Amino acid sequence: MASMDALSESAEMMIKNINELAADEKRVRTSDLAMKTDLKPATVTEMIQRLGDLGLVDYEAYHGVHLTKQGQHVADVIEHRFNILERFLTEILGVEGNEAAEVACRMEHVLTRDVEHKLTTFLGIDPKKESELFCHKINIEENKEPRYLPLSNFNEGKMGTVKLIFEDNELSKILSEQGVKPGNKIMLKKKEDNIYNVETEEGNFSLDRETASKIIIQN
Amino acid sequence: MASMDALSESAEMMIKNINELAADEKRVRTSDLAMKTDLKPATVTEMIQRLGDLGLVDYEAYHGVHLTKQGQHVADVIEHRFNILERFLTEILGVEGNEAAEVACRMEHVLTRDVEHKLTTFLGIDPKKESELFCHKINIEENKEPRYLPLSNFNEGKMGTVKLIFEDNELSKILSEQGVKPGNKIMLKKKEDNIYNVETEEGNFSLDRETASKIIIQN
DNA sequence: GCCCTAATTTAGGTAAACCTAAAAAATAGG
DNA sequence: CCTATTTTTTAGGTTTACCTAAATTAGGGC
Repeated sequence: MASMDALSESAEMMIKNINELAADEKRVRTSDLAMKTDLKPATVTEMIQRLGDLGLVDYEAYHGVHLTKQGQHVADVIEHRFNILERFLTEILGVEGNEAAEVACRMEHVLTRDVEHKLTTFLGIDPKKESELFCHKINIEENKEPRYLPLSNFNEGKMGTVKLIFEDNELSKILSEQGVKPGNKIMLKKKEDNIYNVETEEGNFSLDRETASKIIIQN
Repeated sequence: MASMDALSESAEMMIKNINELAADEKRVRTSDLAMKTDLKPATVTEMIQRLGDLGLVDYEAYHGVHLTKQGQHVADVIEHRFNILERFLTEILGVEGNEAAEVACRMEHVLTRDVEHKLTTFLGIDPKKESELFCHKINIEENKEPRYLPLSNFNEGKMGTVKLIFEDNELSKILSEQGVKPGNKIMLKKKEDNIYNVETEEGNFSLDRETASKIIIQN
């Protein structure tokens, strides 16, 4: 029986990997898990035995494992948390793919349900829909609805459309003259030392981080 | 000598706690650390001995520890990461204080420098300034500049000012008639089942998550 | 200055997460 | 169907992070 207390990161990772290797009803083999996790087969055996005791996998010596209902639930939760974290890191913060995946893979184990839900909502996803089984991968591909980001969080080389500028003081008039106005395309050429080099229809110019954070771009 | 590889979560937590207990030049005592960390004194001794071997603390048997330059640097990084994570969780996602602190305390150990910087920028803080020593606590108190959030990420009971509404189709006209227009105050009364109950000058009404995510509020 | 107590450390134990090497079981080929 | 090879497990080791109980040290009171 699985107890109530939280699983360790390693245990959760093992479940995640079992899930990822599980194709059609077949049991996942120790050697494949060892390969995928970069652990020695002996270590894998030991860990899946423990998961078996917790009721999270159905383990039969010499014949591999598969997730139980309980284990599958854990795998689904983790997969979903990974997906939203990865999306947040890449789409909102602009972290590069590989690093985003690595960090998401560490963070997925420390999210609470509440944080998970709030982050999901923040990403503009309906938590209800998203938590349905097998929706994860589909969403990653399909959910390409436009995102609104402050220019200060844009990535170098990316282009987007100015959607709005907070506060219409003198500054926004100047920006407007430079082509930074709602509806216009803008491209962030370089971001260095808090100086943002952008290209608009009117030409190239630079602005500071503070100003960049007030300009909302749709990508 | 401290090696290059990452410290364990426990090691980082111990350094964090030493730092938090360190007042005026005094060494931090084992018993105080045991108290704060909820560990037994023997465990604390063992851990600070290891940290001593790594060159992160200056440990003298029976006379407590204090952070070395290296250890202080680790403490500063962790403190900063905690602060920005906590701010992100509370101010952007709307996670409640206690839970936010707990989750931030777990996440602080898995952030990379890049993610840390990007998150700092996202929060509208100048990474340069923020990373200066001792700025952390000051910023938490001082940096009360207004935040712009989609209504869908607002917390129940909170009030803010509508700053803008994406897409000016028929919907925004209807919203406008209901008092949801830039400049107006709005209060999120209840958030349940993807239905957002809000109160405006014009009265109370409800909207769905999708719509709520298009309304940007300044708190 | 010595003793007593409180704080601290040492000694020794456990569980998890890894390892290697050796043993056992499954499978594949002839 | 039997053996050789591959896969898997068992046995036993290490490190980290915890524990308890026993030994040691520091410091205050007299």
